[in-house]
Amino acid sequence: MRFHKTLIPTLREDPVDAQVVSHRLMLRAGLIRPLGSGIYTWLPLGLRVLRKVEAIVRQEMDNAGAQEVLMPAVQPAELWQESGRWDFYGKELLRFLDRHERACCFGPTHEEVISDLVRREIRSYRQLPANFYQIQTKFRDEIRPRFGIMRGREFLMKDAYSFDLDQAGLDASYQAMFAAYQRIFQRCGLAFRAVEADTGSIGGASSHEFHVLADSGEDVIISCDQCDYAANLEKAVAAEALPQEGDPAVVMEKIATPGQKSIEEVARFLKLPVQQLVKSLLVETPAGPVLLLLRGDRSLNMVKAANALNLPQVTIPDADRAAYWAGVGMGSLGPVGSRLPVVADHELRHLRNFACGANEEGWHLLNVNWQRDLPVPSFADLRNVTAGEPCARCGTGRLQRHQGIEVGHVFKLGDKYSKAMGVKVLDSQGSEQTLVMGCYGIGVSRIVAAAIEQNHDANGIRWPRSLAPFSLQLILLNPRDSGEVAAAEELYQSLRAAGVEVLLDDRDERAGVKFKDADLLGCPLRLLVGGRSFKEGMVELQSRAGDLSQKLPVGESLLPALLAVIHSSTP
RNA sequence: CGGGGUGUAGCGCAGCCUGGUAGCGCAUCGGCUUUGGGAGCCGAGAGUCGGAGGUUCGAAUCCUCUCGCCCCGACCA
Repeated sequence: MRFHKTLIPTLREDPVDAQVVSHRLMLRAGLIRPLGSGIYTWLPLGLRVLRKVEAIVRQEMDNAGAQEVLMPAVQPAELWQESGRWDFYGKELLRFLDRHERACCFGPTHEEVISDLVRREIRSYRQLPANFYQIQTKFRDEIRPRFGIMRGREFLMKDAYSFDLDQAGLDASYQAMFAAYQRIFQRCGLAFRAVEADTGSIGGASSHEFHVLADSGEDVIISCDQCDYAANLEKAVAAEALPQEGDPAVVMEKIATPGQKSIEEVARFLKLPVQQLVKSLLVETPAGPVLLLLRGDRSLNMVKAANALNLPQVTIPDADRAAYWAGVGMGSLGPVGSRLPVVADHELRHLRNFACGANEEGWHLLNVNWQRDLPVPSFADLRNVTAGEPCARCGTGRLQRHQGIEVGHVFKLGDKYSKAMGVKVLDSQGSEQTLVMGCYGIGVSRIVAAAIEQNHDANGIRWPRSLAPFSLQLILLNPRDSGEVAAAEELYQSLRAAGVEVLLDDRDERAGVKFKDADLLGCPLRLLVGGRSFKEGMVELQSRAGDLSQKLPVGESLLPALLAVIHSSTP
């Protein structure tokens, strides 16, 4: 491709709105341009990268035995009403009416459509197992789109759906996808980690997320430094707290804590370690308010709270609402004498002589103990684990905390959709069986951003070979020098004929501009034709990574020498 | 959805407080000189000042409403 004939609008300055590296570089390198909040046009260079990711995904899916289809982006409401998701799915679902005033949505996912297809077309167990996938534009009306392509509203996704007769079949389909995903992310040159994930309100047996490790990642993942345990924050379990020894229970005492609101203030005031305080959090649920208890230094995980209460979601009310429910300001909220249902974190089971709010403005209780001073509540996993805690799985390792970008998710759906929508076949006995489903997503466009987050330096992008828009950027230093032009043209043609993807920078720009842009665009190799070295009969080959810089003589041996480097395995 | 910020030429910004009809840098176009890490000089084009309404002789500037974009927020007792 010729630079001067291609729209590659590089920016010298950083776009002010872009917060993360990938967003900045995608704009600066001319890969994308914004159209509205969370929606982008892919320009020629960006599209090439997107297609690279697509191709890798497609190959590995095909190799894993999945069949590619393409489903409609626009879906009728009836299907969603049938699965029950029309009312359940929130505002993320973009809904609209067609000219006949029939309700539609722009598909954020395709369980309903594929289930409808399979129930119509697959009748016999002999047609199973089956796995259908598509690579398609999805739209989710995110609360807050941000970070450019990373969390856009419109994005390119690969979604796959497996259908099996029984659980064992699903397990096998799931494993096949899991393995395919590992190959896909490896081929994309990404450092990633598969983690156990919360299955949330959808239920189901197991689920793994694939995260690209990056500081800018929006998700927190927890892993053990000894064993292979890894989970996202919503799922990560803490090791059980040991029973507290000693301190024979002393009498509960009520103490004035005027003006002390936060846990830290109260702890300081009472001269107690924060760990000896119990914080009481009021959450709102469809079934009414619930009081959640955590150790003073812990933080609540909302997903865990929702799971513990067996609800799709819980919300934290604002101060006024909370005070209304509790009958007391938030700083003095506590479980003793509370009429609200109480759920405490596992960790509090063995806590003795703790302090908590007295349910009376400006008062706290000291030396509180379960059973003696208040009923033993139900216990559940409510809190976020923290780095450095012992691993619950192996017991010897310590938990580590990383930031991750979720690029893939595999999920055993079970019969949630197949049951609701009647996806059944006849088994070998001739009786009807409801199929069990799995679903498997990959954020194709997000991978492009994630790859940049992991592969860049101060000067720009450093594409992994497999994703680079071009393997080589050929810089023609002076397009007015006929000798240089002839040499560059010949190289351009012969490299292309040899199957190398080349971007020929034939712009009439100064050398500095071309060098800067080459760094920014980040193709793995740069070949310079012109200037001093050309006068000596040489061209210069450099790697973007900086580990290669050599002069090669122009002539018969040049092309083979170039091809050798291009095809070598060094990244 | 709440809170904050911001909207002036393609991009980055100044001007607004204190009303008098728009400017700077980069980019673009033309010319000359330059030519190995984002060149210099000269000249040119380009802006409904996000939109609507109001105040005023006069509004980018003051007031009201509205829209877009960006950031923070369900973290906490």
